[in-house]
Amino acid sequence: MTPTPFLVAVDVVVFAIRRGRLEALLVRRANDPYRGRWALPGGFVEAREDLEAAARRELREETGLADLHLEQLYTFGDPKRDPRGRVISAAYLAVAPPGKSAARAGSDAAAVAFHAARQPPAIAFDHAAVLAKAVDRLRTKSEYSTLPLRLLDSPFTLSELQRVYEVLLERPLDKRNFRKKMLALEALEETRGFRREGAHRPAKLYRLSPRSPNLLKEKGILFPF
Amino acid sequence: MTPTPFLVAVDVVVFAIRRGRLEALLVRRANDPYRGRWALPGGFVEAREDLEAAARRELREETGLADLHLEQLYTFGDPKRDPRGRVISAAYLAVAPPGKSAARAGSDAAAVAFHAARQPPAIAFDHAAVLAKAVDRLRTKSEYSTLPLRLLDSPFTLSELQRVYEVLLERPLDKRNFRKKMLALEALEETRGFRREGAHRPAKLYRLSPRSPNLLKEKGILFPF
DNA sequence: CCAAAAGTGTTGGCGTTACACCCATGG
DNA sequence: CCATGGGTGTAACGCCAACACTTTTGG
Repeated sequence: MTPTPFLVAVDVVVFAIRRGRLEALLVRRANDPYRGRWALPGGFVEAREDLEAAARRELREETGLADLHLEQLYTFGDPKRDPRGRVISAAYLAVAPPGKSAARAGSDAAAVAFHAARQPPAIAFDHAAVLAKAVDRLRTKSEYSTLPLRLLDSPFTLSELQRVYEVLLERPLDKRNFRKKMLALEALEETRGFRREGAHRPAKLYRLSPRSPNLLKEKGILFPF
Repeated sequence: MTPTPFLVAVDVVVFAIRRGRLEALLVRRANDPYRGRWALPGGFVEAREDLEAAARRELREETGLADLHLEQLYTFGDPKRDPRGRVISAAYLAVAPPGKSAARAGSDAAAVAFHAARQPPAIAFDHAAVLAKAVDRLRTKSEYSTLPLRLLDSPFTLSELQRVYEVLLERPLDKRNFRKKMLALEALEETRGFRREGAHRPAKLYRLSPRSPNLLKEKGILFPF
């Protein structure tokens, strides 16, 4: 008895901070099933393709986004999750800084747009559950990893970074403590540059230090404050 | 153009504490490929089967183990990971208390046995990577979740529990601090019973409290000590 | 000179770590 | 009565949270 063949898909939750909130990228489906519905970007894995490569390819094809930080999230395998038959989906989580989040509708997509990640519109398949899990994971990782830094263009100011954390954690943080802790990580590198904008003191610019540890745990440092 | 069909497998890393160390369950393969090699228990997902259900079924069929705590670990999809063709595998992590770890070789298994999880023998497919990832995950979760409690039969003594943590974290813990912190969680429930064995004072027995939170984080409590 | 955001230190409280002795039992 | 592991409290320390004013700039 030979095993059942499956179709294998990848879906990608791309997060960005926009309009002062956490948003995720959705595409309006150009084809059935769920034609016209919003859905996560994604599609079928090709014959000789690695899962992560498939996620990157689909993301690029449907939305034009590339070179994002990407990590595997969870694999969804409910037998009834796709009306076309037996489709399992490996979901990936991505974070896009503003400079890499200019999406344009590509193949299979009638439109692409960022939506409030915590109050998404009606979406196709089980993608609401996928999105919810991604939000949860991003929030959790915000408390012990440097993942949030990747939501900003480099270089960035500490105030910008603090706003990112505040959006992710949904609570205000103390400026002095934030800066103290963030600098203590030695994950940031000071640049020579300043951001001057508006009628106030210019802000120092930082970038993610090349060999910074990804996990704050290693230094025993945890957010929240 | 129709998408490539895949085979979908599940593999399970079952951990147990035995001989004072962390061990994982392996089966000796009865069939090609890799006949005669040790491998993780696992197999193909059936047509209308959920991934977790498949993991439980394969585990039961091959090793006789059932009713274990199970969680999804990671999905491995390297196109060359299986010589039979395009097979992706959703890996699961399970923990077995001594009372549920009496394995016996079942279908497809010439033998089953626990092996040192951190120095496994040569194993089939990419299962060494799967196992390594599982060890890493278990260790990490030991620092902020009550997962380790599930490596013991209930009820258990605090000394037994401490030994589990010490094996997982690979370092000695202070007895008084351990007890203080563990009891502060309110994850444990004191029973009426005592364990008397050997020539010393009997030890109080505890069980995992029914509604205990799974994540210590929620109480702001973290191991290490 | 005013508005606006950047930048900077100290302190009190709390939680964590470090540490040593008595208890209950079986043989 | 001795050996064995079970069980318990406290003090010093270090880390974290709370908190307000000065700096620099543009207009």
